[in-house]
Amino acid sequence: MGVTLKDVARLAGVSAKTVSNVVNGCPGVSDALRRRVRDAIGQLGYRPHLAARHLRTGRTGLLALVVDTPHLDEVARAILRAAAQRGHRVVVAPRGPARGVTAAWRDVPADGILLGTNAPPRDVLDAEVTAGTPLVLLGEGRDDRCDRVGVDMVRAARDATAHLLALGRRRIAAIGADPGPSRSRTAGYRQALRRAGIDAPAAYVRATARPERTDGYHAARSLLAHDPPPDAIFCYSDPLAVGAIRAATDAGLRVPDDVAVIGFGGTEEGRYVRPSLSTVVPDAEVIARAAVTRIVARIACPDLPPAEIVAPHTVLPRESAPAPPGGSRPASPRESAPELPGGTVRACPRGSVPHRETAPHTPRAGDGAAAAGGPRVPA
Amino acid sequence: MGVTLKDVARLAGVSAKTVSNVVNGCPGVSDALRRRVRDAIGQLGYRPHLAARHLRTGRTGLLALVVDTPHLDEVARAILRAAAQRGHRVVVAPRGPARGVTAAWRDVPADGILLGTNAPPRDVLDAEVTAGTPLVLLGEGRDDRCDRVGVDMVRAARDATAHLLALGRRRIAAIGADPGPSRSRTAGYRQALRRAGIDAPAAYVRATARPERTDGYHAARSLLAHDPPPDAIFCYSDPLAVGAIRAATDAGLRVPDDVAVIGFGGTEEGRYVRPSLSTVVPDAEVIARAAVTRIVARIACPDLPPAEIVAPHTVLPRESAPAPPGGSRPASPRESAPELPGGTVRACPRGSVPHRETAPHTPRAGDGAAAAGGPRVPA
DNA sequence: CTGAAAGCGCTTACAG
DNA sequence: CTGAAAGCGCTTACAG
Repeated sequence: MGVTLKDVARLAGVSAKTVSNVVNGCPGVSDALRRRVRDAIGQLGYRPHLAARHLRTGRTGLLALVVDTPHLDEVARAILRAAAQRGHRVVVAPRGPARGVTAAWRDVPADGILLGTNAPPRDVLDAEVTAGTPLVLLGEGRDDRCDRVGVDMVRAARDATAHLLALGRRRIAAIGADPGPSRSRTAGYRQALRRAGIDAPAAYVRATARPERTDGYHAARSLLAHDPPPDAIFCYSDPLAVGAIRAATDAGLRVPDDVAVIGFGGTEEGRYVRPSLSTVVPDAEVIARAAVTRIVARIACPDLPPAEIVAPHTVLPRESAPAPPGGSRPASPRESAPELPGGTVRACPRGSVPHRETAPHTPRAGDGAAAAGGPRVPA
Repeated sequence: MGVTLKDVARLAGVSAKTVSNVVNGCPGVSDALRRRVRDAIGQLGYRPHLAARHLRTGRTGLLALVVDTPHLDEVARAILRAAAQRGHRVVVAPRGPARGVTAAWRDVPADGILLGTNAPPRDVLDAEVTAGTPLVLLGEGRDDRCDRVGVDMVRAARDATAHLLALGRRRIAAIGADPGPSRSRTAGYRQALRRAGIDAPAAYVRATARPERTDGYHAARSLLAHDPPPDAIFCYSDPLAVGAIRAATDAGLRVPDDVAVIGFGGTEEGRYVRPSLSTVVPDAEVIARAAVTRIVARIACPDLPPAEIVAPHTVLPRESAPAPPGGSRPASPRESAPELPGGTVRACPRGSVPHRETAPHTPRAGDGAAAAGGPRVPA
């Protein structure tokens, strides 16, 4: 407590500037001096005072991550890994109370925010945008003025629903959080049904207050008491689906025979429930890499035109909604990614029209294994 | 970006000091002035620059929470709630790489750290202690120089094992993370067996690299191939137990008939797996309240002698290790709390001998329901 | 390649 | 009850 740059400078017999240069790895310091300064730093146990640096430069060197919705849990984990790997420090900002979402993260000192909340309220977003906060959206929310990295939610929901249709289900229900935030998933769900010539009763779409297990449990219980009961349920998050499975089996129904269930998020938990959970898997690694790259670029270059980066997703059939009999044919990353011209994030391009890009899907060893894992071998 | 206290002062026609007083709610400002200042703040959209305040006062106003081990997941959630409720801002610091744990949180600006990691490495702890970082330990780790808030781990493990014994099990195995970090749980497990006159083979105690589902899966699989196979498994975290259940059922065994399983942590997830998971439930609310109170006190008053605050725990029987036939008799909070003189945390007492206290267990409405919930009604 | 000085936006003794 | 001044620990033009 209390060793300052000045102390180091005095001990090393140099000026503060030189110490600063050494600490920040700036060129223009002779090797001899550099060593002397390093020694002094080690000897005194000097650590730079982050707040002072922040006050001076306006930069904290921290990224804030806000994840509000369980379908992004795996994405959040991947972001933490990706950032650590590239030497970016991240703090996780707790989400605030429903409305005052802002409060929670406004006060964490960070250079930019990765916002994994569905439906950031309009006014909150406005405040951040006008304040000039570098912001990358991860959830459903979309805004012309902001970057977004994530899967094509409409298409992902359509694929999930199509998977249930391919199993021969016709009475397909949907359980999700508030209608507002989940708009695009509901749109995808409806698209798939429409294409199949099916008209779902209004009662088949259930909003829940939160996207948690208990909400899924209760929504499913009520849904299964409907006449006629659904023979399949698409849940907008894995926890919702876990609750739905429990509700169905508690009601004496067989999953998937009586009612198939599919979730959204690709969480580990789904592998272990019984029956194991079929789910839509966003490519968390791709999202994480793109999101970190993007927020860093945005911080460095605030005038970058807002971009939307679309990551691939996969439908992962497990026990609760297995691959259709005619041969397993889950949407591959290739198929599920929108057919748009690819591209990479360029630094500070001219122009300011929001553009849309497809994230490059760099396959890694283990990718397939991770996605394909059936219930039998939780690797 | 850029509205400073000075701007507010100028607009309101007062000095910086007065604005500062108003912002910080200090007395000694007339109501008229206070209003004028408030108006100016609103008009300009002024928000104090946290780094400047930090630099000046040495306080960030933030608490850091580090949770490294899933048996504290519910505790972490409760801490976030408790802190928010009392107006303390918390940031969650990501855990660093195994050894350099420090790195991850040293750089998040916080006034104190709630450290929910088992076995904080000695040198890391030494560094924090000598740096004078206010620190409250939540996990197994214990240190004469630090506060700790948590359940009596030895006793909790003993209770879990005793529960399996009460079911008539004799070949009881244990699955946990590294032996070091989990020392006291292993001690409790052994105590219970010894008291029952049982000698478990060394192979019945399995260390795992991490406390996650997949680790539990593999450890259990190998354990169940042992001759003779265990008829019960105590897992040091709920995810380990979820993995163990899946391994057992995948191997064609019935849980609990062939092998009973009990976890540790009382996570929600355990309610939804099938069979639902019996588990040791730390009283997360008590721990959360005590931990927040303690870290705040410690920050305000660094010379407080270190205290250990012991919170109650309960054994929650569910399907994977049901209540013993002779009538459900899980350890009650009263029974499971150590028989030590109660006490409350006093502010800055004299003396410096580490003392031990029992946290007051203030029963709240819904407490019973939350703890007793069987699998049928995930509230 | 290195040094001395100014200033980031607050708070806090110190005067009035 | 309010104001003017100093300083927290850095970095960054600006000189040498």
